[in-house]
Amino acid sequence: MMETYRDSHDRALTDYPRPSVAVDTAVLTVPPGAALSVLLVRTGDEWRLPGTFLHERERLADAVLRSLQTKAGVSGLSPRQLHVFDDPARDNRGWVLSVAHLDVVPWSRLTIDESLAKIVPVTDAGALPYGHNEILDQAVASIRSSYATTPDPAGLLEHPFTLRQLQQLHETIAGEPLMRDSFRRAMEPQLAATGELAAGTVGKPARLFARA
Amino acid sequence: MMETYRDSHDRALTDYPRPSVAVDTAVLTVPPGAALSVLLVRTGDEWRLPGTFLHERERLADAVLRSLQTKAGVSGLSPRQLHVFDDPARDNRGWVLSVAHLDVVPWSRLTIDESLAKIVPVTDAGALPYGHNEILDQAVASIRSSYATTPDPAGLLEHPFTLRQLQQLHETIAGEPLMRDSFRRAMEPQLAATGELAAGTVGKPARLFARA
DNA sequence: AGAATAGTGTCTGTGAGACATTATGGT
DNA sequence: ACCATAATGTCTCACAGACACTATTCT
Repeated sequence: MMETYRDSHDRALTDYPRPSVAVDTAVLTVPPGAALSVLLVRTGDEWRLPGTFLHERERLADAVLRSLQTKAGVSGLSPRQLHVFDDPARDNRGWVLSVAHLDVVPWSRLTIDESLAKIVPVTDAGALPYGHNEILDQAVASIRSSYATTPDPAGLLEHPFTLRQLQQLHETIAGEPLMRDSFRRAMEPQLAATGELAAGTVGKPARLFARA
Repeated sequence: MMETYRDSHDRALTDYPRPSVAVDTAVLTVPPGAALSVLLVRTGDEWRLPGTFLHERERLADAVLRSLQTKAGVSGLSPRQLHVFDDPARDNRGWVLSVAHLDVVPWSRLTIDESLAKIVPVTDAGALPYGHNEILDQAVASIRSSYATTPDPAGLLEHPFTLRQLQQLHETIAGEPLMRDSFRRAMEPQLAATGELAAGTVGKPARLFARA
């Protein structure tokens, strides 16, 4: 058993005031044929990003995954930190720091509990409490910048996939059409052709790729 | 006086375990004629980034400024959050989350207490405790990316300044020479010419600029 | 055959990089 | 007079954007 640390005033760290620490997460996904969307959970009559308080000695990323599982029935993947919200008046329950996170999850892994949660296009999220709109904006900016130069870094597509499928995904995330030629030139060197061709599609069959 | 919040188990937030929260800051500056440098403070026989524990209801940025003032006699400017370090075994004094920050401070504002602190080139920082090398790497990456497209965003130069002075500053921060033509083309549209000329220099006097 | 899509070839304007030339002060 | 630097002009190459054309499959 480790000795409790004492400072020069013979006090332990726990003798000083400490904040509660929470995590709040923007879970982004792309439903088939739909726009870039975010997971919201209900508390009372209010919709918000899922979050929870940090348990003792728990890692932030683990708290995020736990909150997604218990608050929305969702198995998350790899949360990324965005920002710490530290306004002492932000939460009327007390002094709470919130570490905002982003998690990008393939639609196929999202089997949400519809009594607890819903998935809406990020443009339709409306006004969220606790500065969650700011988190959402940062999350969207973050996923857009990561998709600008790299083919599907979050693995939203099952592979193999065609260049067209990849481009449509990137356009959904960017929220605007992309140029076919430029997209191809930027992405193809970063992909590995499987040698297979897509079947059952209209037109000339496209080559299938996987992330390199 | 506000009523203390009670959850469904009739417990206050303070009835649950909470971490101590610290801030650690990479203070970057450019001494005259020297390389991009970082402020280190001594604790015992060890050099580390300055940091402190968060006081009750204190903002993170305020804790950063307070720690710079008291631990190094430095008046900081505008700290930016980088990352939260949350490894529960990171600090042997107990369960401590550390929010890493970056602050870029002009050399002229750094009147450090030399018995407490020193300023060394970032390449000479050596091995730092508590994952502080990782903070330093992120801080350097952050200032480099902010200086890549914008003229002296942190205001390290007194203005007015010449394009040459600006380029030398950017080269110091980038850690590599920049191309004169490209630099000029990128920066000049973002600057406001004062109409004055530099005096007392060798060669044709340069125009003086201020940030637009 | 025709529609639809994939894949390839090629033209052009823009801008980065490079270099040359002129301007203007100090030594 | 000479040197050092600023400021400006211009050439070239690479590449983004654009468009045309061919290839291949399904209906």
